[in-house]
Amino acid sequence: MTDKKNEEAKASIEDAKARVIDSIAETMDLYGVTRSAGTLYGTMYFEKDMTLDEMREKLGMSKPSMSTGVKKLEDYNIVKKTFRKGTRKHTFVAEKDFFRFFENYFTKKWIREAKINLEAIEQSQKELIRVIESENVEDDLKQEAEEYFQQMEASKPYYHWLQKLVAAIENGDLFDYLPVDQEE
Amino acid sequence: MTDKKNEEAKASIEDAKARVIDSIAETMDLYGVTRSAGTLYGTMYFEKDMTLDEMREKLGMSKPSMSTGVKKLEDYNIVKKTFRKGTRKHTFVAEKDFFRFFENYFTKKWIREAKINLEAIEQSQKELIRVIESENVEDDLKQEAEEYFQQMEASKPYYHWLQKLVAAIENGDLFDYLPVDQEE
DNA sequence: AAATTTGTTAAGAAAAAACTTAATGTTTTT
DNA sequence: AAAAACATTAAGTTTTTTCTTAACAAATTT
Repeated sequence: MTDKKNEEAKASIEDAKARVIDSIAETMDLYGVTRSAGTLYGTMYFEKDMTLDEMREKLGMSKPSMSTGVKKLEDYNIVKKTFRKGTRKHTFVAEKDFFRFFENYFTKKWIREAKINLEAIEQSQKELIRVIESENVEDDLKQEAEEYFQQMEASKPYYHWLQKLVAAIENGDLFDYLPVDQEE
Repeated sequence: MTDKKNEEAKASIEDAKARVIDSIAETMDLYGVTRSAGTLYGTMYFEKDMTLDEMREKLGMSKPSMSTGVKKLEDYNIVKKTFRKGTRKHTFVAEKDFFRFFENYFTKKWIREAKINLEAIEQSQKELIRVIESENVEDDLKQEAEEYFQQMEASKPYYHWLQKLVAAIENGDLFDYLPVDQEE
């Protein structure tokens, strides 16, 4: 009798976890994290730390898949290597604090976005200036170049704002302005 | 002579645009927008408005591809249908203001993230409570359920914070706090 | 209302991504 | 230093995604 109840309870617990793991994976999918990487993260979220073999066990997938999956999550800055005594296997922990998750994940992307686009703009504006300043080129073309130059110029404040936003997140200022509501 | 110069200038302009379109597509790729949708957005970014045929022309792809691509961008809230007089074809414009882009794109995702996960947590917590309050279940299991319950509970402030962040972006408060630097 | 133009859906082909097994490399232990 | 344990890379397969062509549906013009 009690055995049966215990089995039911275990199943309920697994079910409850699975639902949340799934929804985490689904939402990470929104940001370009593949479903399987998201599921891996969700799984790790409920574990203290995990070895590749434990992941393989839980997810029923191959070890190389776990290796590449966990590497991707490390690239996203949301999983880290750790050391667990008693085993010589590598162990990994997921970032459990979603605020840290937010910081690590989005700031990295925004910084990259700003860098890539500002560099491209820099180069392209140089090229456009050469057109604008060159001799023997129709005025229409020069004006077209000028317009694109201005459009690119106008986008710069956005990338600089992204950089400011990242700074505000990293030094905690944003959380002073927009505090976390501690509910009871 | 002038003809040659003009051709060179045209090529330079196209080259300058292409570089920026590419970098836009690359950075959108970071957020889970496919490369081709990103390229389409980047292309539209430099145009006033476009019909499906104009897109097909520019990108050298089929019309159904343009139709689905533009629909995806509409789903992301970064492209809108418009009306251009003189043609009966549908026309579409890209959001040119990247701040608006940021608002439309990220707030939509964050709201969805909060909703999906809060709902999953709600359901799963109910399930865990049933375990915790049930008779004839080992204390170990009950405690395990309790721990997962608490972990889920602890994540709620994050989702509520996301909702606050979205509100602050939508009503402009965030930009009062973190102003856009107008460079000259 | 018929014909034409435009947009979308469906079906199939091509390309890309994600997994698995097998091989190789690397680290740790003995 | 050799062996064992573990992780990663490589090669090949399967699955998924994305694209194209073809068929269909909707809307506009004549």
